[in-house]
Amino acid sequence: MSDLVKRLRGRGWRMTAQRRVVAEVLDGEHVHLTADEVLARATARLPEVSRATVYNTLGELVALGEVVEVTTDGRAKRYDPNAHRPHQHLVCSGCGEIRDVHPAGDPLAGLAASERFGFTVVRADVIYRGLCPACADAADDGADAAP
Amino acid sequence: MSDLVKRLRGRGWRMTAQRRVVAEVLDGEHVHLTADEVLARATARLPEVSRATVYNTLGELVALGEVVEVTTDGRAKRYDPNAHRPHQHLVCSGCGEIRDVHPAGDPLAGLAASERFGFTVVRADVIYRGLCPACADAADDGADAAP
DNA sequence: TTAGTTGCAAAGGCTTTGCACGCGC
DNA sequence: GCGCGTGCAAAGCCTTTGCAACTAA
Repeated sequence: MSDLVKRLRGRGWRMTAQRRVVAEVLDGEHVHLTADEVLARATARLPEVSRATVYNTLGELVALGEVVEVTTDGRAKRYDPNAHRPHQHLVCSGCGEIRDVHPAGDPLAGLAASERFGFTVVRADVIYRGLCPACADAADDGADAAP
Repeated sequence: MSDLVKRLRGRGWRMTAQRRVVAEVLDGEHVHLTADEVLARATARLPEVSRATVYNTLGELVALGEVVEVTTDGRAKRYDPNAHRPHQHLVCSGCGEIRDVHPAGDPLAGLAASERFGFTVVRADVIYRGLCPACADAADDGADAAP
């Protein structure tokens, strides 16, 4: 049984086959699935999983702080199970691939008090954008071949 | 005529009444309207503006680099006309208010080469999260009164 | 037992699209 | 006049909701 399932059980979560499968699908580093992808993988293991249950379960995992919602574009939200080690995201502008990254220093440090407009600032979410090696190569090839 | 309209004209943009109104609605600091809000304000000035045209025009302004798309939650995208001075965003978790902020230092500096996974990193989008003064006060009142 | 979960299908919010008409250049 | 831009309405994607049947504890 995964650590996550253990922790949820310990918190009095009513454990069902569907919830277990959703929780198990969300496991590992650099995992950033959309609700639809979670549904697909969950259904592969257990056909009796509905879309609504996936959304319900994801919403609860987020509320419990076990999973983090990530929005890297205007499209579907992605769900990141690596919630217990603070990290940021590096996104490829070409293919959309996402990696977890751990920048040095406190991300809040750069924001001077005069730039806080009286806000109580508690967190900074950073999305680094660029091209992954594969997309950078493709862009170079395109630059050599096309013109 | 606004600077923006001048610049667009200079780039050979076919200027129509609708596009002018959309461009004029998007003007100023700390402006972060949704497509719907742009439509509402545009319609107030010129009734003959359709939703589709607002989306078309916003998309073109983004492609031209005159406006930046901002997604602060899973909801509607917001459009930020302040594209020519690099900045980040400070978002109130209570009411959703957004301020433009200018952190010190290069936001890419914190990401070591070993954390880049071979990516060519070109930009960092930061969303600082916290409570605005009004929402912080409301939260304090609630803490004093409720329990 | 019994309150919490599930599945289904329908509705909801936001955005895009297809096509005929209209207008800037 | 030509071709791009517009409006309308319908469709699309992602997500939420209502309710009866089901099941973990």
